[in-house]
Amino acid sequence: MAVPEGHTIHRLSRDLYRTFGGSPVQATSPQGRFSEGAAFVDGRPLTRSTARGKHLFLEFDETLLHIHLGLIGKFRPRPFDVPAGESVRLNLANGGEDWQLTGPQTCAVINRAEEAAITDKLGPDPLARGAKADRFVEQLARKSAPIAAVLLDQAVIAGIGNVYRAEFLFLLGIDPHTPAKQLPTDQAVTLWNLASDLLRVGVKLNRIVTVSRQDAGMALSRVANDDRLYVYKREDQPCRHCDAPISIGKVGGRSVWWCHVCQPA
DNA sequence: GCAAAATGTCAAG
DNA sequence: TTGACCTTTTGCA
Repeated sequence: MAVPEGHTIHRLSRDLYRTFGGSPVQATSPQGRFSEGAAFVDGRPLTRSTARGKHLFLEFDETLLHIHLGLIGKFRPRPFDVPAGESVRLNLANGGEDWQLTGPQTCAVINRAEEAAITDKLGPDPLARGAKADRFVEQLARKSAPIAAVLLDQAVIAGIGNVYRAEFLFLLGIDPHTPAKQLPTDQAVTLWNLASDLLRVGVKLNRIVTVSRQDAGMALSRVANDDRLYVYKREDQPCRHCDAPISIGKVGGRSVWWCHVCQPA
């Protein structure tokens, strides 16, 4: 359910710093697959936590933990009544709260140079402070691949995943198969701004909600999970704007959903 | 009880 | 383009 796109990682970065920032952290690997790395940072204070796209960096002075949750990874507080299980790759504790990392695609000790190598490959992150549309717009103009495929390319825009891509394209009335370079510049800018706005909503609510306040008919924080999106995984349900059935197809090797009426070819 | 799927990414064919 | 990886949750016998 709560599998991560960029909003998840930024929220996690914030929550982890609020919990552990500034004080020594006890790090262990109950699963055993990260024992060395955990021992390396154990007892050191967490000095900073940053998110870039879907990558999380926990800084212990010049030593960093690089974490990428991948498709199924989770990093969450341990329920107070449940002991650390065998699947916990990394457990962080401060004597009060425990946070547990399971199923990550990446969990590794790295240095600054390695961090730079990772972030250099990423496109602009709409959640970064002061991020601008320029580089994103330039890249779109050069890509003939379908816009839905380009939106998943982390070198073009960092942090977008399969839910957001489908929802953005619905909100802008763009068919997912449209070649990226065919988007007018002003529409590309609008797409960037929409990403920026909706990812921020995602960070705040800690889940993806793309419906408008108007369509929801209530505060976004109270919208039911079944009602928070327009098209993602809603095939054969009526479009919330025009009642046409939602279509499903594959673009860039992943399923994509759209309304053929609201998003004409 | 087991298979399948899941919001991701990379490497091999 | 496909398979592999990692784990949890869901749905079907």
